[in-house]
Amino acid sequence: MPIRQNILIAVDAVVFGYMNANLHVLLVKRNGSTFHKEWALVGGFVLDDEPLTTAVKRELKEETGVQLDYLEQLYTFGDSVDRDPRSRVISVAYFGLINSSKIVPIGDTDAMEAKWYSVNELPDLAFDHSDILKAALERLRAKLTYKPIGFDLLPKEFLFSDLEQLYVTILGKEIDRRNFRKKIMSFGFLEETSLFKQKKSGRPAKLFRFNHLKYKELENKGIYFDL
Amino acid sequence: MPIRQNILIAVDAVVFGYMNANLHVLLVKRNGSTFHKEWALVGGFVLDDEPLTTAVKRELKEETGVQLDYLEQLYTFGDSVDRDPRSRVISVAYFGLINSSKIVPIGDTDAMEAKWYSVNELPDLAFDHSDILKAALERLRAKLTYKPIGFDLLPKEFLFSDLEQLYVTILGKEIDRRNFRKKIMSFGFLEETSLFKQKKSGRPAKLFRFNHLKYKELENKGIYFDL
DNA sequence: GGCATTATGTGTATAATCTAAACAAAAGTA
DNA sequence: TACTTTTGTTTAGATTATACACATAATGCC
Repeated sequence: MPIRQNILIAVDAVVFGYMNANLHVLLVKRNGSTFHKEWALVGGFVLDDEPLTTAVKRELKEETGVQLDYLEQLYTFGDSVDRDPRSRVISVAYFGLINSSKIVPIGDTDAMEAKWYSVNELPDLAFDHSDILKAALERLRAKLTYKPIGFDLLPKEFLFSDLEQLYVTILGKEIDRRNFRKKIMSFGFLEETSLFKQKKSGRPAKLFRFNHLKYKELENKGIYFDL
Repeated sequence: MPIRQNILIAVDAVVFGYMNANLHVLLVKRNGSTFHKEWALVGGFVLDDEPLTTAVKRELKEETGVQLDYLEQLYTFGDSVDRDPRSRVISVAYFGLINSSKIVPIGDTDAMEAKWYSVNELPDLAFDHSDILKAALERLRAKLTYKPIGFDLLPKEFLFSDLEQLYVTILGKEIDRRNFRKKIMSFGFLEETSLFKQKKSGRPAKLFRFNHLKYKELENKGIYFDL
């Protein structure tokens, strides 16, 4: 194969976490020649003998220590030839979710310089990372309405009001609690636990759990909850 | 940037065409060292200063002369490190559709050695191209139920029965003609022409046309036809 | 020309689902 | 005890999906 290419391949990850009733993204502060000290998505170059998903997970571990609950390929950014000022770099972007109980808020004093940013208060991002983030947000919103992906953002056990709040926050729509509950329950992949959680005031609420097995069964048929 | 990578980047295109009431894919016969004389998807290596979509279109033009009516990125295949036996190659796969009136059946005696194959009678494919094709088929089927993508496979003017047959063929399900028609018409992006088409026998049928403008209006609201 | 054949084109009744909307229950607090 | 807060449930009406059969307009054959 006489082909010689001068193109580099990188991976980038948009990792969403849900905390304080708000959607957050994991960002790292760059420490290199270009975009020095600017915020960027987690990512880096792929090793010669490394599968793409392995590269993403490695970068995440190296730069933030975060372990994902959900990961899927998002889109490959390679139409702009100069998205990296140093050289032609094609980036395979990934989309990740992390269970809110596993989120350890990382201070920006941390040596790693990784931080969770609310999607409402984002800093300027290096490269074309705000485009990538935008695509990821669109994917998250779309997916939320036809796959029960929200459960990957919540802890194992959660209140119905948490789930509802998550949908309201991410989709930015009001939801009728009664109809929402009816619809979600009708799918049958949510199960009640015998546990209760008491807030400062108000009636104590049941904790619910997501039933992955039940979901797998339903997946073939396809589910739709268009909220 | 001290990075040195030994990874090549290619693009591949799965191009679907609809003819003789059957879904077809565009394949080319390889003429190289590996997989010599085997059938494969249209594709090749990306040039250093070439956007990815430009690369796809260039390869399509060079290898088959075909011009697409629809093109979108499908998925990037880069988890298998040895999908190409010669070297590590990451392939950004695209998904294309072509208007059936533009399909010129290409004989396999052609110098180019390009050919339309029915998806029901596929030859063995080089590399992991059958995986790519499988992913493209899934995408087509999924997309057919929530975007009016089928119109990109038909000529400008077509019979309702053509559209119906296309859905039946691609989704592999029976459709109630009355309900199908009612549903499609309710979206309002199909318009009657004053033209008729007479087959060998039977009542002459109206020709319909797809109204892209009307569709654009609807796109924001989102359409769903789950058949 | 009339009759059989073939494909197009249309309506309606029933079931299922979605939407909207209000009040009771279980806790804490004053 | 009554006031506040949050959870939890039901029902009626509107909309949408499903199931299903017959009239129409042409051709071909006798």
